[in-house]
Amino acid sequence: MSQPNTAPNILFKIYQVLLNHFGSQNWWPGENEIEIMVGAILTQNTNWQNVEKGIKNLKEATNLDPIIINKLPLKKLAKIIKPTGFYNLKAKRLKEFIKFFLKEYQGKVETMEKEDEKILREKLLKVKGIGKETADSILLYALNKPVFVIDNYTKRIFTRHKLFFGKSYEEWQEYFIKNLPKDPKIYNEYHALLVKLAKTYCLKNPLCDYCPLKFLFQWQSK
DNA sequence: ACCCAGGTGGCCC
DNA sequence: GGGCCACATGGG
Repeated sequence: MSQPNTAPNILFKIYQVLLNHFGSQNWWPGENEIEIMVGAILTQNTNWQNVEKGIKNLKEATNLDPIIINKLPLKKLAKIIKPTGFYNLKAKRLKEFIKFFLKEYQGKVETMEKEDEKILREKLLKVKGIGKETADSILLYALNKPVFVIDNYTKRIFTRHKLFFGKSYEEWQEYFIKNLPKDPKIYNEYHALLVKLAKTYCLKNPLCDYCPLKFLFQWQSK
């Protein structure tokens, strides 16, 4: 057990501090579920600004209609989403997902939502180009399932603050779900707040003077 | 001119 | 089960 020397309830305390400091983040940016799912794929290792450009292009070209996207040749799709980077790869991934969405759920979010959360996660992970983080982002942010999303920001923040040193994705996920109420609203807000924290303060200097979490760690900085 | 970004799959060992 | 690599744009 790599449980560090922290107070048991520190996770929820951090959540409260961040929420109080930054306010509600209202994630995920996007008008509807399909836009969120598409965005989850396009944002893989990519700045969100770039993703917005790609989504804008895709909206103009397809209105985010799965059937239209599905019909688009790979080359054309790649060109449309070019600003998101890795565009050849992502064009394939996007199509793989859309094909899955059409085949399994007739392109209907309501049908997808009804699927058992565990089964749905397994199915998503079988789609080429959808890994754990993307699958969980789709489950949480598009479908409001109680699934905690782990990303590199989360790992970085917690590792650098010496709060947790998980190895696998599952280990990290378990750490959060074990110590928090099982509530998609909290999972949603928490992950978004961590991203906000990382972008605002923690990119280069994890214990910087302006970090809203600073006072929580006074005891360990000696 | 660097460095980084809301990852993933394919190799290799 | 991990470590390394390709994938690529745009902004600081």
